[in-house]
Amino acid sequence: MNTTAGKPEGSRVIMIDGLAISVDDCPVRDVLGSVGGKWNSLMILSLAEGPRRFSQLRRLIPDISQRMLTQTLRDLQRDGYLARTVFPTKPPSVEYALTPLGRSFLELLRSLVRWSGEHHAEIRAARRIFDENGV
Amino acid sequence: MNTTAGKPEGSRVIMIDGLAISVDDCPVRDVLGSVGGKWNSLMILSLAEGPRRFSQLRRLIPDISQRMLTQTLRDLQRDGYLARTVFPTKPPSVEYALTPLGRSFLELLRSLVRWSGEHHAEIRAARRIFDENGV
DNA sequence: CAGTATCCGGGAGGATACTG
DNA sequence: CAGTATCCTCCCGGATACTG
Repeated sequence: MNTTAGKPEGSRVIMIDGLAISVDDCPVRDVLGSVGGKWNSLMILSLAEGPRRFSQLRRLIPDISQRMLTQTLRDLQRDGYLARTVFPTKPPSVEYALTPLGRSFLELLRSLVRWSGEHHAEIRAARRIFDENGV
Repeated sequence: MNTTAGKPEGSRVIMIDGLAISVDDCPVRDVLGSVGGKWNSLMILSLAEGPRRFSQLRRLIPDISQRMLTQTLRDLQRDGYLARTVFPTKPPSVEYALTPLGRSFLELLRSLVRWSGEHHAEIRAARRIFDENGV
């Protein structure tokens, strides 16, 4: 994030909107990593209705590559949003499910989805006007 | 995200969590662009308490480069989150302020900030456990 | 003061092939 | 079925220098 090559690193903090925000170790940045990635949010939404297996998720999200499907699942599992369960059948099947943390985050995500739907037209309009007047 | 510069693109839609999500023209993706960018969210939070001028913002967010400060402001202005007002003094001064849309989005952002604070420890813990057991 | 203009490295993410 | 392993491309964002 920042090289700060040579600094003692005394946990620099800036005040924004009445909030102490750490530049070096920011909770919001951590969460934004999960909301900002291309597939993370969609993945959590895809598990909203219940556990799904790898190939089910692949069909649910046709545009994702195996590589990104695997990586997204691993990242979300790592941060505790979802749990991975292996059933030792043959061939093996693996199930992914939201954890309590993931379900809690899902609420936030639904607010975001709702807000997006309500204001998308407004955003598109602003963009159009800006682009017309701009160049 | 998508140029839309030539394809008929019959608006492919997938159903997730009871929601119709367009792959080609997704409201959530548009908003996630603003929440996901490295500086966008922080910029909106920085304008929460009132209008700020360019150099004020630079001091508020010491780690940002001029380039990214300019670009972040332009992107957010383009999408209608903030308004830019030029005062023809000399040297000129420029003021940035949240629009109603920006203030509406700010509420969402504050939920995100609150949630992040409340669950950061949990996330860090999950991460630690995963990394230990992993390799 | 409030920006452009360039150059550049690193990482996110896509495509493809292979495996237990 | 549920993944690894590679390779490659694009573009985000940092550094630096210049300007009205």
